[in-house]
Amino acid sequence: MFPQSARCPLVLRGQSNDSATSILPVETARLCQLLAQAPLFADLTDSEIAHFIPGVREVLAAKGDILFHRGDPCNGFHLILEGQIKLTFLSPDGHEKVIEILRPGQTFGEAIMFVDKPYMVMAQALGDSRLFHISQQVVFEQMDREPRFCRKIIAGLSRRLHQLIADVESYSLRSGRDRVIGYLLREEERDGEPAPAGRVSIRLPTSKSTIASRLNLTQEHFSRILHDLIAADLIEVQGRTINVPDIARLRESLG
Amino acid sequence: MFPQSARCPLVLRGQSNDSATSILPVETARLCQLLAQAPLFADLTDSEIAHFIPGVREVLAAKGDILFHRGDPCNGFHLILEGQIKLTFLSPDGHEKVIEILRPGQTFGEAIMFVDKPYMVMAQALGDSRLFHISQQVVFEQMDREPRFCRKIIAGLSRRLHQLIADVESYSLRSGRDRVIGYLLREEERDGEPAPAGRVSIRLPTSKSTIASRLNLTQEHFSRILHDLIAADLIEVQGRTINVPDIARLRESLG
DNA sequence: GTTCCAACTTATCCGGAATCAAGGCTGTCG
DNA sequence: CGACAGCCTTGATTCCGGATAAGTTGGAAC
Repeated sequence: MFPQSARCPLVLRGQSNDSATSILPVETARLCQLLAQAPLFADLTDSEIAHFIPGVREVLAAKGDILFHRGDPCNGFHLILEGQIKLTFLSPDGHEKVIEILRPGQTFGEAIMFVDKPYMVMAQALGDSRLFHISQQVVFEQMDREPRFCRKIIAGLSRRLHQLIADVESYSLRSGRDRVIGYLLREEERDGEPAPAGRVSIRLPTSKSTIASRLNLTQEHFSRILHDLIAADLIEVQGRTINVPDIARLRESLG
Repeated sequence: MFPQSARCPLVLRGQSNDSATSILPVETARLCQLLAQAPLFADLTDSEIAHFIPGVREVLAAKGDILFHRGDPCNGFHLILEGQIKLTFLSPDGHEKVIEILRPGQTFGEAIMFVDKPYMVMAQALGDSRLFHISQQVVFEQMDREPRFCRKIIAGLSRRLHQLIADVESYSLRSGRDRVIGYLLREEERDGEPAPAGRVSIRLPTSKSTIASRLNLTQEHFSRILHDLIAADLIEVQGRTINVPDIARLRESLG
């Protein structure tokens, strides 16, 4: 978990307590650069982004670390710099359901920050991760100061709502097989432009059991579906790498 | 369908075409009053609300009328004044899934308006309904002018996101029975303060088959669950009215 | 190499919910 | 009053996917 060799250029690290700490001026430019990577901050000027810095805290999480539990109070949101985070809830009888697998550049926890309620989900690091926590306070201040930032937030929330509705759609009226195919296609489109046809290779971001849960499947069922797809010559599986001989054919095989 | 006796005090009515039309000054106060009912406009002053009026169009929909289909372009959002609207999607093989049953005071279509994509869902009137359509243009203008309105929008989107996540949770890890019980409890809390215990009566807002779909159940399965609950002495059913002898006991019977 | 452990696969069994198919109620409209 | 239409219920059957329980693989540690 985070070997000493980890490059970690920031003054703030592993501050597991709650007090937001200010950052040395020399770091400002670097921080702005990091923040600007997130879609939420894209298009804002450096001086606008600089306003957030007093509310930014770096968070390091080793694989398996839990950032927050369901029921914890929320006083800001997170931005992922490195690593992966999963958002899950626990059923009354102990089973867990992954609702999102998040990667660098993505943010989470904004919505709940605005409704001022405790977290409904748990956030856990899937691998060693580095993130920023941006305090509610600076967000609210900046919202009052800069309408463009409000627009960004609204756009982000709307997009997420949109995706979530698409999820509900696929959970309710697509088969397990179609959900898997849909996931593979989205995964392929994520990095770079979508290939129109031909052979592509997809690397799963995390364990199959986690992805299975994300797709509302058991790991067993996911495994069976993958093997069905192999039998249909639609994919080849080598560990976490999925090779697709013909992505166009995979696309057509959707319900 | 809208008998002639329907009270309909507005100059604009039944304008099924697309051009937004302005409204006579004398109507302004009444319009503001109607708009102010919606949570989205609550706390805004009359003069602030008045800015929306040029973009407001009244829409009348008879039972069964479709307000928009999936794929239609979106150029504003709707506010329900009277009646009920259901939001659904259609599966590739013709089945429909209700994602929301909306009632007076509620708005829909904002999120998709901000992402600037066509509707993903279909909106259909469950009964004769009256609504306002508020154009994208005046919303954007007002957002630039009034940060408090942005906050309202953000609050509304966040709340909806929150509810949707709760839906995903219940679809994925609650049984059909628990979803029905949860629905009844929410329905009871909706009108007035929740009764702590004792006998309450709940009126279903629409047909059982529609509610079944909203809960991701077939109507047959929904019917069976209701009869299970009757057998367990948790409820009594008379048409669309559900009597609960002891709401506290119903609450406890949740997983 | 060997050991160990987690992740994955495979097989079998089981159950909740969907589907298919009648049949009953209720209201409404000739 | 009768008949039709919607809506709901009920029963029989099927099936998808979950539960459980062994195996198997592969990688990391020693």
